[in-house]
Amino acid sequence: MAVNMDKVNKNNKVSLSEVARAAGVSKMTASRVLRGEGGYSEKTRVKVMEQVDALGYLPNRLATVFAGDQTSTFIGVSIPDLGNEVFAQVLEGIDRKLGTFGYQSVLGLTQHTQQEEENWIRTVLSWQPAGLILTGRYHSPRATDMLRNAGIPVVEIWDLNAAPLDMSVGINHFDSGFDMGRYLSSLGYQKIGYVGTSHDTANAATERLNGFCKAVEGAGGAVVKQLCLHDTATYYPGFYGTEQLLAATRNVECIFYQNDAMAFGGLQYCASKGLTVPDDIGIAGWGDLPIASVMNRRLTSCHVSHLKLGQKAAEMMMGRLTEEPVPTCTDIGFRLIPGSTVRNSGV
Amino acid sequence: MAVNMDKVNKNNKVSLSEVARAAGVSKMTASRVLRGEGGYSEKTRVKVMEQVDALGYLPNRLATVFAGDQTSTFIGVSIPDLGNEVFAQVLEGIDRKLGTFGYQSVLGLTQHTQQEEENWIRTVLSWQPAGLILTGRYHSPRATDMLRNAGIPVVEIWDLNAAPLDMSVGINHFDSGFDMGRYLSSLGYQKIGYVGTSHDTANAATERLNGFCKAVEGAGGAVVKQLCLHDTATYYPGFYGTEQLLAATRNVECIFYQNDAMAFGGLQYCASKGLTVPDDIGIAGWGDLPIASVMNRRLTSCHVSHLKLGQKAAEMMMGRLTEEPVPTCTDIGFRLIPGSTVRNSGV
DNA sequence: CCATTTTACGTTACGGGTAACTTAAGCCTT
DNA sequence: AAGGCTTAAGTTACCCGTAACGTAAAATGG
Repeated sequence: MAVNMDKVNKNNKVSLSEVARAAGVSKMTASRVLRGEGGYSEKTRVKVMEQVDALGYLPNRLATVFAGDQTSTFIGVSIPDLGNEVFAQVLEGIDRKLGTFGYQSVLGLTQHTQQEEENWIRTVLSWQPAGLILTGRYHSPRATDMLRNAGIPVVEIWDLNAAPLDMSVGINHFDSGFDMGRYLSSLGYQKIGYVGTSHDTANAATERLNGFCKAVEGAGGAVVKQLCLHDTATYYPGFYGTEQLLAATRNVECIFYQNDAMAFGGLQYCASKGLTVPDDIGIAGWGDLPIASVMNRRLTSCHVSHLKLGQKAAEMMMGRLTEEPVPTCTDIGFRLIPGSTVRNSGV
Repeated sequence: MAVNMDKVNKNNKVSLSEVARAAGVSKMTASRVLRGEGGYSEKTRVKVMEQVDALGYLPNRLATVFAGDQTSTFIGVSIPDLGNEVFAQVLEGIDRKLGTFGYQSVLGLTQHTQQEEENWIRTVLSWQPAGLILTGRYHSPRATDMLRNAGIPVVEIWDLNAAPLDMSVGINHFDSGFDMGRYLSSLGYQKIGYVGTSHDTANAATERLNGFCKAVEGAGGAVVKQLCLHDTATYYPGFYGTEQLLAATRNVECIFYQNDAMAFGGLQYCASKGLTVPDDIGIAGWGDLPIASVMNRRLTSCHVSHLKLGQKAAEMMMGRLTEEPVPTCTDIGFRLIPGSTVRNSGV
């Protein structure tokens, strides 16, 4: 296993030329052998492969892509944060599916800000990705410009975007909020709280809230909002957001949360204060977290298949890259889960 | 905003030469302006930057890295799965920290198999990453070879590896399992169940179990194992693993779970069967999930700062890349959480 | 047995940046 | 005014693979 002492590049990495020289062929022949595209004898193939093994040669895909005859197998994937279990699942769906096609995710956590997203887009584009998958449909003007100019497939996920930059897959959040509002109203709830986190830019949660308010107010009810400044929408902000809401407002009959994690926080707050659910107060979440599958009391929520969403996004991306016809817009749908944390019929 | 109609490369991307031609300078001068390294007049700088904006030029970092004078800003990050909240947090810690240094994570979900990891390593190395962060310390022989030959920093996380390939950050899982075993034994539990998932290769969970058994058996107790074949260690396998364990074995006084998610599943199983915790049965998890922060009954568990683990891994990577002295091995520690899902003193 | 095709290679050029070197012009000094 | 120095450029070569093209030897055919 003698190490080649001749020309070694700066990174001490074995190049194709070295393999070729060691095998006594031209690098073109070595290249052909490695790609298995024919045009060489069996004897030559063996000679080359022996040297590949002996020298531990690993191809430099950068050079191939750089030469411009291939596209990279990077897909940039931007996700707001992974503290939210929902997005972790979406990412898992994306990465697993991409992996089956030999593509890799280059991750970007944008912390729900357009500026972070823009910065990340600029950086990731400089790596010549084959495509981008972005969460949300709201992007800064500069980001939009760059995306249009990049000339690569872009899938916007999470919010269904009827007029996407390129492709979109997700659900209509306004509708899902509306359905929940209508459902809770139909049970006779009139004064309903909402607990979520606050963000400077519009997002899917905002749209759910808008749809929710429209339905509740349309049915003659009222929504009392409590938007915490906490950065991530998880258990603890759900807990103390509930505390704040109930301290500020009397007679709240039911609370709709930005997501299930916050709803669990709220559920625990109620338990800690001796409030019975759903007798004293109704609780509804959104997203149908896996933990709900083992709760003895089913949380009222809205189911979205996050894993499927991610997989679908990756499939659309790959479809575009292989030049198959791909729908511009895919609604993966949601399903309201009545649960038992709200009263089960109108009063 | 006339689009340059001259030479446009295959991908329709604006190259530095085009910017240079449009600005009436050589591409070297344009390159100098873009890198701000001096050697040009203010007038020239303005001319070049005008064309950069007009043409929407984005540098091609692939070319720079390829030329070999710089290293890429990719860090390959392998994670078993994101369905496990714990790893999602680790990844979040890694990516956020890397982001502050201008580096990007290239994700690999290895599904807890060495073969997947090996394949991913081969692929990701072909993209010339600046370094790799891998979960776990068990790699296939070929993977180990490739890692050694790559000549780039490697951080092994999760399991603390006293003799790492390069660097390691994590905790001693054997010890944490041992501590839990000793603690439960000290409370008088004799016949203790363990519920986890089964894997063909050794991993951190296996080590926790080994440590746990050693402590329990050393104290004169016995461990009854129940390893489910379910792929991910989440709520539902915890639920039915508990069912199976209790169906197969009588008089189990307490159950230790592979992680908190499974323990919650177990907790719910017990609740559904009318078993009182901790009077009828003790429950202990591992990992201290965020949801535990809002439970009215504190789950007996073991706390590890996952976010910090990820951040530390990224810091060690960046330290190595900037050629600062970096410790080979960092133990981020764990803390046993007594909780209230086990009895609170010996019988 | 010679002409034609096929096989098995080798050679050249290229992509998009940057290091290293070269050149031309401007400025200062004595 | 000649020589030396600084500034602001331009020129060349290179990184590592692969497409496109060229060529010599072997195989095939009439």
